[in-house]
Amino acid sequence: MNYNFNEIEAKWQKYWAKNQTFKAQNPGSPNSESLGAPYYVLDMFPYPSGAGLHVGHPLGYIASDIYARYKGHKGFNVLHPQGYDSFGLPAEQYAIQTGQHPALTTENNIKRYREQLDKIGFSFDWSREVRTSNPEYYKWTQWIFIQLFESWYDYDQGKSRAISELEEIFSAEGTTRVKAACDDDVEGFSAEEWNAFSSEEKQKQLLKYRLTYLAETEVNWCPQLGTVLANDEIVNGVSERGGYPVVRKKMTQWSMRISAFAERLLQDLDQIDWTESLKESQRNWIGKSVGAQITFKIQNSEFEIPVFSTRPDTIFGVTFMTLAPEHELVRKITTPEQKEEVETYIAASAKRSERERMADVKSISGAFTGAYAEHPFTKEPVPIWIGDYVLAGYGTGAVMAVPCGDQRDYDFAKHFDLPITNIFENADISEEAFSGKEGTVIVNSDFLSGLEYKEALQKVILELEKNGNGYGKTNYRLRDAVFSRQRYWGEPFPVYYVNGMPQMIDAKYLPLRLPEVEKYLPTETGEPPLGNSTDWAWDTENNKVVPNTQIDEETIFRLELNTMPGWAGSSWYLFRYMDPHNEETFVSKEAQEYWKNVDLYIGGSEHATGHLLYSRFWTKFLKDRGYLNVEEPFKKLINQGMILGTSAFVYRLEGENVLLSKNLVGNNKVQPIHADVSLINASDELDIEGFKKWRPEFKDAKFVTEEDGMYKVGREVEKMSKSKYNVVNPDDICENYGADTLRMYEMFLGPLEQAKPWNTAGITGVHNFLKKLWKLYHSSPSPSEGGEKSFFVSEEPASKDSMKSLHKTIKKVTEDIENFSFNTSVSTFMICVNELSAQNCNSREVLEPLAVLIAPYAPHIAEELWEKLGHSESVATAAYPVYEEKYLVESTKNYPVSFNGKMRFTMELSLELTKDEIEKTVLADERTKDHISGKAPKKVIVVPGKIVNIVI
RNA sequence: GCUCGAGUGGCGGAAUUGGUAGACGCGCUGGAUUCAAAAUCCAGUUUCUUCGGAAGUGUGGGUUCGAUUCCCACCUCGAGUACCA
Repeated sequence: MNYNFNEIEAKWQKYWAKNQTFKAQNPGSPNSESLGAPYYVLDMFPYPSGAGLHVGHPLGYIASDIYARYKGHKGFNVLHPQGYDSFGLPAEQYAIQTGQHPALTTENNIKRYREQLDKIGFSFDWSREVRTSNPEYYKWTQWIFIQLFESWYDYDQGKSRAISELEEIFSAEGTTRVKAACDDDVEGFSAEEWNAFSSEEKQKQLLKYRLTYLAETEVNWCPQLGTVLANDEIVNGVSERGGYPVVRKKMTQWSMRISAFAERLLQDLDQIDWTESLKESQRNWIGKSVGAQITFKIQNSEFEIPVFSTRPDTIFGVTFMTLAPEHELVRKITTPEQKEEVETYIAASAKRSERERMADVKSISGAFTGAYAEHPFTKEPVPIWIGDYVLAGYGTGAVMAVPCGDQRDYDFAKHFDLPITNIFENADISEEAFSGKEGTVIVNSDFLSGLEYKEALQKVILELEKNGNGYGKTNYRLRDAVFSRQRYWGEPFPVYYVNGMPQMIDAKYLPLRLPEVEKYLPTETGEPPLGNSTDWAWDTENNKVVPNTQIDEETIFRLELNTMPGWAGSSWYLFRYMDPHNEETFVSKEAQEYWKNVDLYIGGSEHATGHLLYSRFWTKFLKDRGYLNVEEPFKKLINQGMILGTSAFVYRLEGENVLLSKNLVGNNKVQPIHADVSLINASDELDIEGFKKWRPEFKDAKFVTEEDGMYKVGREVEKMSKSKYNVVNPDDICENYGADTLRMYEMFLGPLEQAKPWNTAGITGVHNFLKKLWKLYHSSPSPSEGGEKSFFVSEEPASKDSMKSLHKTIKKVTEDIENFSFNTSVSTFMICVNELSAQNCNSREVLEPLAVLIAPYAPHIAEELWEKLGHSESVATAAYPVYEEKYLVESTKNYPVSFNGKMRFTMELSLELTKDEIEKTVLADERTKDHISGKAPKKVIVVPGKIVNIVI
């Protein structure tokens, strides 16, 4: 019997599906009496794209699957679900091009994904599958949105609270005492004023406090995509998807008040087991800086300019101020003489795109406004400049310039010949600014002179607060997240408008289903695609969607036309898996309190400042409002590295239809052209006929081959992608080598977290290993039987060596799994199987535990062997083998014996000897005497079990 | 610029409370088996070598009997981030 992996794998995949082997039990469900401790392993769910899976996609799923199966063997009640992040741009763009409904495309893509995933033999509990685009799912996304709308953030209590409580506070004491997260432009009011407000005015005020709010904000508008983007969706000034330019534009948008959670999001990073680099990304993104807000009065004017500085201690070094060109006060304070220059500068910098501004950080530009501010302490005039090195979006959009202490201010001062005052003791500022902090003594600074940095910092804030010119302040870079998208294929907002004020649809009428539209493009008037729907009005009497023609602004109102962004559904999906079919609530209290949160989360690091931050935010919010009892969604997080493709290139001689083999390129001017990797053999030789067929434009091309007649391609490691023709499909690997080989090989490629290129050639090593494993359980054919091997496991006890091989392997593999070093455990299995075959081991005592041990990695072959071993239950129910120390202890060990640290010979010594006995034995040895030639050694170092070193 | 990570054979990569560097796999070389091939099995494979050995984990120093591992300086590569006041 040979190792027929195709047959075996199909058989067991069917078995798992039929028997629901990996269905996780919630407490209270039938058969849940004897559940082990809960353990939740989650993968970042995929967006089902049209291209299907390539071998890079399952890498993380395989790792999590190994861990989940391992935990199952260890007796845990494992939750290991999978689903789809099925709202998204590509399906919509496909719809725009073809008119095909995104729901249909998505459905087809999911089907294809599922087929591919099933072939790899994952232990997913598919009964809990979620899809973010299902109304039964997005009903709860809409529900959470409503909860956010009905909440505000109380800085005093450090948590979100119901908006009704804020109304009570307002009506009792106005805004006098409450410390709430709110818009920048709020004005305080007294209880009397509040109570006198019309209900519309009250709504308007409350909107400034809600955790999701409607506001006209400057947003990142992407004209090509026809939508706004969140900051994390922009990479290098262009859209992450498509790479289109992004411009700033003012629009009325829904926003999420994530900034209220900045401090908690930052602090709680210390509680979770994520990689340091990922936490660091989030810290940078949150961008906390501690300093002071200082107000500068403008001379001869009623205006004031607040600035934020992390170095208020350098206030006596201020020699000018700089405002962002977009700053709202610029036009108001500019003197008539400077007007023209300033206007020219504003126009010029507005024309420069964000991208140019970033690319061109070296050149210094600016203009003088002609106005002067008053120094808060010296009352000296401070000239006010504008310059685009100051960003409108950060802090107050204005800085107090301290050229002696800040390089940018320094460069600006030098360029425009502005004065530079030195306020640091013993600092040389003739070439560049001095940025030292700790231990720096401030001089030339009135009441701060002679103080060290820290003392000066405290003192100046105290003084500022005393004379009312400023106060200590912490600034965060984290902006509120824009939550509206001008797209079709997303969750509709459960919102309608009465007199321009947003109203929530009562949660009991959810879901608000996505309407049908004729076209998926924006309307002619520039409204989002939902504006094309004729059925998009809300009847508040009958609580249902009705045609637009019925809008009367009395009982029937227009619905919100925007949809939610991609991260809405993915911010809470981990909780839905706990209780996926609940129609009463997004997750029942019992289910959530049982599973708590994700124990192990595996996915790519590209979500560092998007999904991973937003889901932390929503989790904290839902906890505050009493819907969850955990503060963080993901306890431990591992980022799997990308599997890269190895692209192949042919080289076309420029301007000619001639293709040069790689080693003949030399100094010729050539144009590299991607060749499909399926046309290349293991020694980089191109199948020329195949290539001609694939790219007919080269059917008459001349292929210049090398001396041996081969046309060799060039190789380069790139991201695996269809457009680079370097995609390897896991289906093909499963077909040719089996899923177990694919699983083990993906792990064997290298450390999980590292990016690594795929190389199909190396897969035979792992495949051979599985064949050898198979052979261990099968007797060699005796000549009389005519060759067919048959299953054979002896009931005799195993040899001592075999027991040692097994237990060594159990120990190492278990440690490897716990450390997520899956690559080395594959090596360990290989060594084990090599040793056992050398020992002719065929004893059940060894082969039975070995089958369980390997089951997480190669589940199909393990199931087959387990069945042959006589078990009727799945191997997944078997207990994980435990190693016994007694098989691992050695009685003797080879000690390296070194002289002055240089190894001379090895000596076999009993491990039971004491240090002194070892020393005596070694010194008595003839070889030792040769080396020390009669002299007494100065020192003898014995490390038990390891080394003997003699210093002569 | 800043932050984080990494530099080990022809290649992917093992080994870190400091203790025989190069496990395991690929590739390559030789052999067995075969009419032949595939498959399988065995042996070898860091470099140099006068066959005794010697050198060797990016470079240069340091600590140590002993350093891939710890410390200092530098170089290179990768990832992230960026006029953040």
